Amino acid sequence: MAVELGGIFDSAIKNSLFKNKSHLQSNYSPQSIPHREKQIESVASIMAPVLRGERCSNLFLYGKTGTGKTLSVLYVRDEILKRAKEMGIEIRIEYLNCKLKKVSDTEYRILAALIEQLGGSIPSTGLPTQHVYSKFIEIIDSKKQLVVIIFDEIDQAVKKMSSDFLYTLLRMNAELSKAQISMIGISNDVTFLDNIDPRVRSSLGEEEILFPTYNAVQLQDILKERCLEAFKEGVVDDGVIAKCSALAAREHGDARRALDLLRIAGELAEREGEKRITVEYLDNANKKIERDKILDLVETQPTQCQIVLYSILSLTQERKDEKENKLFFTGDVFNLYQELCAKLKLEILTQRRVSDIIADFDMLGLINANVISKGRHGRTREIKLSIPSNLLIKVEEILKESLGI
DNA sequence: AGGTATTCACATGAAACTATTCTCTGAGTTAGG
DNA sequence: TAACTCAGAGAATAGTTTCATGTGAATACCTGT
Repeated sequence: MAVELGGIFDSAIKNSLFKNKSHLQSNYSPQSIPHREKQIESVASIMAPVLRGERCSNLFLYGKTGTGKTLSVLYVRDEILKRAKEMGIEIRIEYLNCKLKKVSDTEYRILAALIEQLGGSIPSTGLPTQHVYSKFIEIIDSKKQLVVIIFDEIDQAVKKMSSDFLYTLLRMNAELSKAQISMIGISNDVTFLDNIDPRVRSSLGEEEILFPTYNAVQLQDILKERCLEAFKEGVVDDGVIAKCSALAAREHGDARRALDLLRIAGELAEREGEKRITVEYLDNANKKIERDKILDLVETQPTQCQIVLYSILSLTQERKDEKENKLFFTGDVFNLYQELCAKLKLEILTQRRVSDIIADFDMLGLINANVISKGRHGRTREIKLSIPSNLLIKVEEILKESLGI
């Protein structure tokens, strides 16, 4: 990273392509959000009652990643807070992303994070959960106020815990005497509401708003607007924007990804001292994003998982040498894994665990594993490495390095 | 031939365990009055 | 006697292990023609 920054500084001083790069970063909130007028209006009208000092309905927003859910809600929040300040009303609207590392995935931590945002403090561990609950209620109920809590990526939280947590939170109004709370849930999983506790469903989903994915044309508008602010004039071709939005539209209309793509393409072009961004840089950026993601993933795996991955890697190469794409299975991986552990003098995890690790890799997209039945010869996973072949050598290096082979 | 039952080699789930991290509490210790 | 220290009790978490149960289809085994 240090190298990258150095390059940016150098060319930023001389002839940067960027006018203001922050406008392309995902945490930037633009003044206008194209093609989301309707949704923003809905959110605003649902939340408006808080300005009259009334509790607003619970709200649930859903749509795929990068469709502007978070952006829209935060925009409405800022507007409401601005207005409330003018009118001298006290409203608290807290935003919490359930997926952040810090928050992780337990009710304890979510509550702890909320308490912290509300100005209290709570140790990171060591307290009974009940205690944390009462502290939370105490803080909220300390004075007459309206509290709106926005849970971003709420599906992540529920996946790990249970919907009981949400139920308790939703019911909390009954325990509050002075204050009142409402909740806004944001989810990437469109089917989230369908498979949770119906009690939670009915109260969290008092109002629902769907954020549809952007199509290529809409993405193009968004990109154009941001480009005006982010890049200097004449740096970006129309063709580049078109291609960029087409690429992103193909991948589920994710605006965030489109912006990342453009930014990285810009950085790449800048580093090579180009005056304008061409289509090739987009392709390179696309590759670079993928590459960085995989390498980072591999690098940050715990040792045991790395050994499993290394086993898979070895098996892939072994089988490729022999015949064309002979597949292998969980059992093969586990055997090789055991040998490796013995060689490295590490303790051997159970097959049960290794099976889970393999399933995790599948989730992460490092491998492709299908459960198949080989009839009389049992049921197992058919495993295929899905790391692009140009990265294989690099990945192998990383693994060898960190395992000390 | 056609139908049914077995059986393999794991997958998948749930519960229980372990090591580690952290707070809180109260007993024992210390130092100052 | 008040302040301080420090070990032990409790609690939460991540990563595992243990135990239990599930599963899809190739194969073995019938059954009647």
